[in-house]
Amino acid sequence: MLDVSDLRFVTALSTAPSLAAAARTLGVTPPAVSQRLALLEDRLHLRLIERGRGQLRLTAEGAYLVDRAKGVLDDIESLAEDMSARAGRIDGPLHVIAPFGFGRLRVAPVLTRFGEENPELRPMLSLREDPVGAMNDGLWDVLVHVGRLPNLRITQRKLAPNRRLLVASADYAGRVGLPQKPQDMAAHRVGVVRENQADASLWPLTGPDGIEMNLRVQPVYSCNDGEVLRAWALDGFGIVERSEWSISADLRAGRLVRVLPDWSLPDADIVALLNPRAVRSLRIDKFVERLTAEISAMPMA
Amino acid sequence: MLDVSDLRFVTALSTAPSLAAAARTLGVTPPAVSQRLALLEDRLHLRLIERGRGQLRLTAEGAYLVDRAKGVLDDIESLAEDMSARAGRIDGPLHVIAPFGFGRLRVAPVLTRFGEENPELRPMLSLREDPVGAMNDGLWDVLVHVGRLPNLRITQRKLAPNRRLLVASADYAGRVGLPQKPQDMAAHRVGVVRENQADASLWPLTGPDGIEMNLRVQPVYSCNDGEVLRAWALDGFGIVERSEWSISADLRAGRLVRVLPDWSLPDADIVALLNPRAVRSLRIDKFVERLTAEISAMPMA
DNA sequence: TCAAGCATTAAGGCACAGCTTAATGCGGAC
DNA sequence: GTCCGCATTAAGCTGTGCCTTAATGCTTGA
Repeated sequence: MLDVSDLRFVTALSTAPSLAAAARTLGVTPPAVSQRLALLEDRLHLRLIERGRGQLRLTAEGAYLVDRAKGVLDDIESLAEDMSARAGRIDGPLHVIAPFGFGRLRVAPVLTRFGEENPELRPMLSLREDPVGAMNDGLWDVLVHVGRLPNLRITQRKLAPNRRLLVASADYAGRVGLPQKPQDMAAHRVGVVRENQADASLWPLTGPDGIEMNLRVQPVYSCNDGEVLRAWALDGFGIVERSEWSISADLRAGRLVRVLPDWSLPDADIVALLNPRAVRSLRIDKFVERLTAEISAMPMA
Repeated sequence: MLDVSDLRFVTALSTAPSLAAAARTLGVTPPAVSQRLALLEDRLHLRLIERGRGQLRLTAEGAYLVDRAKGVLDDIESLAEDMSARAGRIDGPLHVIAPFGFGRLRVAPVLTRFGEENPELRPMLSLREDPVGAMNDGLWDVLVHVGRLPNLRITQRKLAPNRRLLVASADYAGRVGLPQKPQDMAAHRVGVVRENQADASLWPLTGPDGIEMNLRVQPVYSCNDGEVLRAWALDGFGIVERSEWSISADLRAGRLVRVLPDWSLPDADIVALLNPRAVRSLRIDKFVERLTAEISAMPMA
């Protein structure tokens, strides 16, 4: 009577603002959704979704169906996972969320290779400006984040250490000179990565003797893409605070030099989060394992 | 990945002695089963059923799959039931088990009518010589039984009162005469219904003053079909112990007369059992309701 | 007033899951 | 040895589930 595809269909509908929207996410035309819903309702002799005046609304029966459907779907999917794990197979969909810069430059290559090695895997990499905000969407397996997240029930697996460094181009250092103490910063042009709600222009510095101080800077340039800011620094426009993973190659090559090397900012270790709501699977474990190995081994290039 | 039909398929296989046997119960040809199983195993990259040397045997993975599948199937079927109930619909399969005689003569008409009134219902009536034995097969919704069953966790719903009576044909009474006290029975030809393992030839009689006695009779005729025995009595061959429901019309018409009317045998009320393992559904509730009404209202015709 | 987006109905098409038949090999019973 | 039932493979067919396009009417906002 009821089929898994019916349950999937109706749960997909339940989160869509309109049938047309559902059609788009399902990758079919609106009539397909409309008539399939009508057919299902006929079959059950029940109205599932009230679709008058604009907004979709689940009826009581629809809501009940969706609710129970989620349970059944979870169950059968976890069963499929179990079977796949018993076969020692790495297959199925793997949703990874990562921040823009790090995701593109560090996670993507690993995921791509992992996908090539396991032809039945269907990797999906979603680069977000705000990975943490995407957490509650539910549809992800692994979330990579730069910087430990406080106040989380989810266990965070450390992929690699990562410091935040103040840097400027060698050219800038030669032309303008570098600050020798935090207070000198005010005389310099500063760029910051303004990602989430955190106050990017307040730097909690720790000095050589363990002295702590909060330095308020007046950024002349801000961007939510660290790579843009790195380029800005490489072009000699000013001093930026940047993750070690991003600019260590530049440091080694001498394109960038550290600013106030005796002062440090809080570490922003790279961590991976596993979605507690997702079914645990072999592919997830193996991928995180791989990620840990490769990210740690990366020459911070 | 896994579909409900896969789960149904594999659970069906799990109870079959051979693929060919499974094919027969599934109503398809053996190759269909063989290749479908092969396909499923391919898809999971696992061997589910060991089919060497005669007997089928589930592998560990197969057993696990079947086990979990049962849970999922139960879940989704109960969901379908719920939706159907919310629609106030009486539909789907309805497995009824009943004993031979009572089933054919009393249950069948009710079920037939109930089925006609609810075109989407798929009634299945299974008449058994030993309904109680069939209980553990699991595949039933309602079981009708004549006589309360002891030592059962299952709640028994009384459909109608029913006495066991000793009767003979009027012809026999006139020709041979009737016994006046239990001890006289030894001089008469007696027929009994020998159904289950119960000792049909030992009658626990209760007398007019509440006197109890066990009377051992020597049946000259026994049969597991009460209707055959009734015919035997109607033909004037002897005295039989028979359920009231079966012979009350004969009594009213004078074709049969009661023997030892002051002595009574234990009642054998007609009860309905609901399969506790089956999902509760509207159709079952409504059917039992209907059964109760109609059986009670029957003129014991 | 028009344009755009949404929902729905009707009609047609297509892919494919799942079946069939046919043929082969195997093992056990007699 | 022969026969019968089971399992399997190969090849071919088909029903139908599910989609598409096309056309219509409704609502809403510009």
